[in-house]
Amino acid sequence: MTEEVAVPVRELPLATATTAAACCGIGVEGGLTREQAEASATLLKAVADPVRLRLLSAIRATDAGEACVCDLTPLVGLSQPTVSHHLKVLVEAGLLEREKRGPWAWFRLVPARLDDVAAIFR
Amino acid sequence: MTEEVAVPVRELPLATATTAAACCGIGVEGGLTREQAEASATLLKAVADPVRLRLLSAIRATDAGEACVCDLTPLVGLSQPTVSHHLKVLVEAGLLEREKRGPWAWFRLVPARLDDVAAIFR
DNA sequence: ACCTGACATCGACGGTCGTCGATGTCCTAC
DNA sequence: GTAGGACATCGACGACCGTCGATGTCAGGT
Repeated sequence: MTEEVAVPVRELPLATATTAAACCGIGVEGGLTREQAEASATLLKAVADPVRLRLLSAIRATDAGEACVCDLTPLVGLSQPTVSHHLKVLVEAGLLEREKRGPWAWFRLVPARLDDVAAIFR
Repeated sequence: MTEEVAVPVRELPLATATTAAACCGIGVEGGLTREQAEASATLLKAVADPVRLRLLSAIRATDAGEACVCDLTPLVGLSQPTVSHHLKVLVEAGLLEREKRGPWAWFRLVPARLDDVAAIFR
């Protein structure tokens, strides 16, 4: 509706000097706020890593829906401190829950948090 | 159901030396391959940035579904080369299309590519 | 032809990230 | 209590990323 806004008007090149004075005059102002964007980006950064994506999908593919570090370490082929670091990032992002059972640490998905990630893109 | 699988068996510490020999014996092997995970992570890295999220949502919020750099630069409050860099990242990820119309460069969403991102999390 | 304006490209700088070995903590078994 | 195994934490190092000013390119207007 009202498509005549598509062509830029290019008015007021110097007038009203105090404001931003967007060159095309449309004044894009919709979309996410800075706070919303940073919150979503923080969640996405936790997931934008091939190792962490493999950890999440491996835990999901488990029969019991959980896995411990000793299972995940040989899967990704990295050192144990590195795997522990990635799991910590996922826990701090709310995507995994850690449960210490005996000497082992078991990790389980948080489906609601996964839905939050998918909801960013509708 | 069947909770005795929770306790690891810890067998074959040295037997079958060629294979991975997971300590807990479950042998997590489902989930994404390394190539699949890297492809998804590359796409997610393009989106895991607050500035780029704001650029995408601002373009989506436009009436015409497109915007030029001169509209987006004052929105995010960064320098023009920085905004141009972020837009290039989004174009190279397939999330945006660039069309040079007159002296301006117009950017439009690629909805199918957005769906690819959402599909990573089902 | 010249200038101006819109945008891209080019180093360069500082900060963050992924990875590792070394070390610490906690639990269990003997 | 002592030993060993599972996991977390701690620097440290190299690589990548976001940001900028400076510069280049191209289209339009005078």
